[in-house]
Amino acid sequence: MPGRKRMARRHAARARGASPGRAGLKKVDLGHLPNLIGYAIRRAQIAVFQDFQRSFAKFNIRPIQYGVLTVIESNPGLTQTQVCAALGIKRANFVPLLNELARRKLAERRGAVDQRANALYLTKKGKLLMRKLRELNKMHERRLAAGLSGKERAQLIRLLNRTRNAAQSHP
Amino acid sequence: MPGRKRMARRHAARARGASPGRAGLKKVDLGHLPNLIGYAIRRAQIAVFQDFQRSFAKFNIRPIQYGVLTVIESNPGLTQTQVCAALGIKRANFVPLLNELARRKLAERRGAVDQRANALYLTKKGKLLMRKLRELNKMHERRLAAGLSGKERAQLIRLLNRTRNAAQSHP
DNA sequence: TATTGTTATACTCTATAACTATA
DNA sequence: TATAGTTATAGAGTATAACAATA
Repeated sequence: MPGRKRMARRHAARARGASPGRAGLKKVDLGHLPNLIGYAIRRAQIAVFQDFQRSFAKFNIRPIQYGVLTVIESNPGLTQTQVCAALGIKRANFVPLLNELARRKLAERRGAVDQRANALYLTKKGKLLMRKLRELNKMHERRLAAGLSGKERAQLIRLLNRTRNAAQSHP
Repeated sequence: MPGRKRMARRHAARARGASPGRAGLKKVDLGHLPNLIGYAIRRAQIAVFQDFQRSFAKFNIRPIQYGVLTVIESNPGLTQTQVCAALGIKRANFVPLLNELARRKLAERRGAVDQRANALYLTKKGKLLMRKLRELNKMHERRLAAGLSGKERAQLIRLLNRTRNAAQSHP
């Protein structure tokens, strides 16, 4: 329900001590949020995603597409369900995703022995693109880790995986 | 274009060596993905988000709502633009978000000295709810950090913030 | 019966442009 | 002219239910 006019305001025009005046100058207290793992992950994720977008915009590739292309390249002949399981994608959502990769002639569905399934492969064009994408990704990753030592980078990934496992072990 | 029937399949029913048989049994190679910061963050984020959902389902509160309520509680009288800036939300997207919190009588818009702006406050009901939510969040956070020492937890947040800053310093 | 891929659908998050009322 | 809030809209991510073909 996005209806809601803006008129119930001047009835109390200026409440108590709150006088933002020009918004954005006052330092905002984030409370305990900066001390929360989930908050730090979310903010980092947004920033990382945006850097990825900028980095891969030239080829119009999003993170999830890069993941799918990588998995198919590493495992030629995988079924859609297997790719979905590996990357945590719902099968239903994978269909339009793969459709676009197929439309762009980067990946293709071939027949499998199980006639219900599709065996997935990169096309030659897809493999060539992946070479460039890997380079882009290398630079992207270098930017992300710019402030980290090699050890710290490895530990960040380790701690993230442990957090993920902990969260998943509570169903 | 999500149109695309399923008939271009049996023409090549069983290609080469790919015989998934029953999908899901074969170990899938994720390539270099497990060594990428962005991938680790994304997978962790999804798991953390789901644990949060389960934890807060009873009160029908999502992470972003918890963040907004926390910021308003810590800074009574803040304007919408200020909350948005603090949490990285677009002003346009904040409107329906706040509408729902207001509809549920958890937060409210009051008048500000600047008559263009709204001063935001938690209602009594909102403050009472926050007490329960903080407890839920404490348990949620405890689950996430179950496999981490206090030091590791602090460093995870530190490394995430550094990664975020690194990503943001490349506009 | 169960599984694979698919369609349809819905809700949330994110992003941009344009409008209004104030400043 | 600029700012705060708002509307409208669009795209992407995630989720569930149900169906046809195949096992």
